[in-house]
Amino acid sequence: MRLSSLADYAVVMMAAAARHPVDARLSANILADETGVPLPTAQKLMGRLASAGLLNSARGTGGGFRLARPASDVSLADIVEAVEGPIAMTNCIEGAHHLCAIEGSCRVKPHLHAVNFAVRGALQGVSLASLAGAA
Amino acid sequence: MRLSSLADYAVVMMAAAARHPVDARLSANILADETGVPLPTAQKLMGRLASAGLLNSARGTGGGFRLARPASDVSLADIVEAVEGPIAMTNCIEGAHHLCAIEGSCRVKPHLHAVNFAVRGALQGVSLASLAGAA
DNA sequence: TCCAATCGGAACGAATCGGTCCGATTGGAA
DNA sequence: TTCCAATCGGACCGATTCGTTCCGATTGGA
Repeated sequence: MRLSSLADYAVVMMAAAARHPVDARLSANILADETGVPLPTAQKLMGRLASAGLLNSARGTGGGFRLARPASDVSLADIVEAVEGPIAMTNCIEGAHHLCAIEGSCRVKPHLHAVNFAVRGALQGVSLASLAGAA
Repeated sequence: MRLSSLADYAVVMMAAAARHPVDARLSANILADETGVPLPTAQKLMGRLASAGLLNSARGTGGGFRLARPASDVSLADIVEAVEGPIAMTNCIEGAHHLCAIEGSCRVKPHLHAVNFAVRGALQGVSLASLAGAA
């Protein structure tokens, strides 16, 4: 029931990125420097965030990253999902069934949907803009 | 951002236990049978739940477990914390500081408290009684 | 045409998770 | 009173995932 370190780092980096002018090209190097995240790890994260559609990337000299959407349109849930995969409390919440032996007779499962929804909602209610704002 | 399998199992087992008469002695064997959780794993979980104060345990022949509190007084958060430890989204939320290099200048941390509170609240709002209830 | 800068994916080590086994303790039966 | 069976409790082990590091592919400028 805790965020992975990678997801944590990703949130911090996105918040740092949101504090830059929207049209600035940000290299993994710069953001790693600003946030204190180790460079190689930062690179990996930026890549993952880009392939999830949260960042636009440009290769080559003078390349870098840029927020794909306004900070107010990006939620904490988006960032977490980009790094950790879908937010699903248990295996049986996801599409993939047949992973739990008691799937059929489980009397707890129906309630878990509600719980999952609540947790996800809590993360979706926080926008990147607010995270980037004042301390 | 997902429950560990152990925590998942623990919830199912506690729900099964809550469906028994409150004064019944429940062995790990019985609950393992009812829930489909592998016996050795069930034993480990029962022990952990007992040492967390959610179950009373009695050794010896005819021993077993019993809910330490009424099912309505046990929340999902209690069970998860008993198995996984404190619910804290990130390391910096817990008492233990000095684990994050950017602790001092982190502008995201203040917001995380609110998020953590929301998530925890979502889990605390679900009682064991409701989980044990109708499907 | 070459070079430097940057992204992207592949490989490695470590820590935690999940599962299994065996010893310690207790109550009941002979 | 003695023995035995049942049950909890903690120690050990393998496996999966997490986190990190490194190297190759691609692009723009000199």
